Amino acid sequence: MIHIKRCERNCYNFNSQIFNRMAELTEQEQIRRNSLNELRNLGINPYPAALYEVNAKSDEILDQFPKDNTLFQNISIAGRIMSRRIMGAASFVELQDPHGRIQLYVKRDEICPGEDKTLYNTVFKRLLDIGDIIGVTGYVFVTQMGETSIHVKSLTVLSKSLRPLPIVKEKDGKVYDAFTDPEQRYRMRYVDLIVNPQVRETFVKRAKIVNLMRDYFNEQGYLEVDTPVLQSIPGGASARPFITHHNALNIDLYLRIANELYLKRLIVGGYAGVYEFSRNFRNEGMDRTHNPEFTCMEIYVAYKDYNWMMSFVETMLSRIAMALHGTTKVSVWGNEIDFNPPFRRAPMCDLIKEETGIDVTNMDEGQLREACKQLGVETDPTMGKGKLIDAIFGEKCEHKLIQPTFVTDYPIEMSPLCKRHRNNPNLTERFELFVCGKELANAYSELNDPIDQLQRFQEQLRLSEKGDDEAMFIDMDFVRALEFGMPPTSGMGIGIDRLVMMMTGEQSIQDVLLFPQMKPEKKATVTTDEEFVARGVTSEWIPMLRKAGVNTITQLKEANPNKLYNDLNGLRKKHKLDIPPIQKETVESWINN
RNA sequence: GACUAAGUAGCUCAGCAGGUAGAGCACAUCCCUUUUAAGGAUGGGGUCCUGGGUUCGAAUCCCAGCUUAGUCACCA
Repeated sequence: MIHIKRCERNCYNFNSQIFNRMAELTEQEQIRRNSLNELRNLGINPYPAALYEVNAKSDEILDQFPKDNTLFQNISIAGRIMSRRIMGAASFVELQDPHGRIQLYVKRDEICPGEDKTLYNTVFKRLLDIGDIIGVTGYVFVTQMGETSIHVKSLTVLSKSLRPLPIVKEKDGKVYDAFTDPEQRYRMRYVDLIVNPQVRETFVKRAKIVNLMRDYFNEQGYLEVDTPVLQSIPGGASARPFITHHNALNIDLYLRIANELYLKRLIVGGYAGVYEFSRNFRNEGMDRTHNPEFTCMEIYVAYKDYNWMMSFVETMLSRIAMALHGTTKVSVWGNEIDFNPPFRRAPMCDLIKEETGIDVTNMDEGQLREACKQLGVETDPTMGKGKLIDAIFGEKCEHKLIQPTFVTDYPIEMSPLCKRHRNNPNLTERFELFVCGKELANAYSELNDPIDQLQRFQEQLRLSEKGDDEAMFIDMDFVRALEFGMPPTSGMGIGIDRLVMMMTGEQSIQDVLLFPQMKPEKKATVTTDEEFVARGVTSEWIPMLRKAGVNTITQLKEANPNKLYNDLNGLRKKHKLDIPPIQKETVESWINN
């Protein structure tokens, strides 16, 4: 109930802000609203209900017409006006449809064949703006300047835009006045998508990557599944979860940090392979590579081990690179990365030895602390053996793994869900794939020994009691599932956001998420007109009051009556208001009411 | 969480030995009836992020806060 009430209140506040927007419209917004009204007065619906038949795409016209100029002689196309060059009786418009941009040639006597030239002179030239959405019919031709264009025979208003767009211009591949402010781009992604075509392209690539993976898994008969996002035990990873509350059950639930334990239950259930594109939530820091909600693809395949999984991943990644770029070589953050299999495979301890000269393979916790000290790696008392080794690896090795590298055979303390190594009980059959110094994928030969699993969970509990607040919870139902018997299985998780970053060369996770998490937009607390009226303010003065910087009752109470009286009459003059000047006594009565 | 930088017109940005707020694009009106980021002329548009302080006077200097970005810390 508490949550719902709070929501309703926020919505209410938000709405009262919208009601007040009229008072704060910029000149350009007001002009567009006036145009909107004029359109209606001319009998033109600026937001018509009927569908608009489209039978051509800008990119196809530009591609095919130069080869065969008998095509596209009776087309219908719709999109957004991105620029206009009006030259008296003829004009040129850049129209942006979902596939690109194409120039329109609009001639007065063509769209207004009769005496009445209103559609051209008034509607097109004066009442339409950059950003408006229109549909046109006509035929394709090439202008004197050699540009493939559409000769417009009819024009229909499909949607009037009330806010001016950022104007981005381009000449010979050079972009002028680009819309670049990250805050505005992420908060108003719709604007970003309108004016920055490369942004639209990034998300097309993202979808392509996901589809390629899905096809790859389905080809082999693995099943796509959905598992719970709301979990009473947040398992499958080491991370701090978000907590939420279920009212009917009256229990706290966690948003999932991983879906691993559920997918393995399904392998127990008998599927050959299962996978899920899983939105995970982790209550941790945010930076260029971390968003609180992010997407992981996890896949589990029965009767396989981690060696098989390495080959499986290699093939998948090289296929994605080929499909996107036509080559396995991809430029990522200044490096040329080659996803051509096989990738290098190296045990973690070998890599540490390679970089530091120290062999940590059989060290105990004390020796590891000493090694960390020697190497200048910071430690704290809560760290166990696994975390100490991980600290050394993270500090000394990770950033050097530029070309795709499978780091294998992690210490057992770091991997409580992973099967012991077949040749060394202190290690696990785990690999992580590093590309460009970043972890991209993580995989195991899954632990299917229920007794060992319970002991590992209990070890996590000890770490937790020692102060490690990310140690895993014990999931007894998962142990019970293993007790029924899980086939030998290999599982792999891959960060989709990071994969998309690498495959598109984007530097920030915010550029591969349509709506990255931001702090809520600051909303000015604005008093409603009604509240001002209740205080005695006459409605015609309310906009002026706001212009004078008085937006709340509190501000009004604290205002200097002399200053406000002067300001208001100054504004009256400035805006040539047709109302009598305000009296000082009136202003005082508002303030002291 | 710490440090650094930024926040000025719808957009991109100037302005800062403190003295009436600027440009380009966009917008409006007019001219021209015409092709390439922009033909010409004129004009309107600002809570210089917010709140304090110093000062006769602050967009500019100082302090605090908000938002964003970057680096680090934490974290996969």
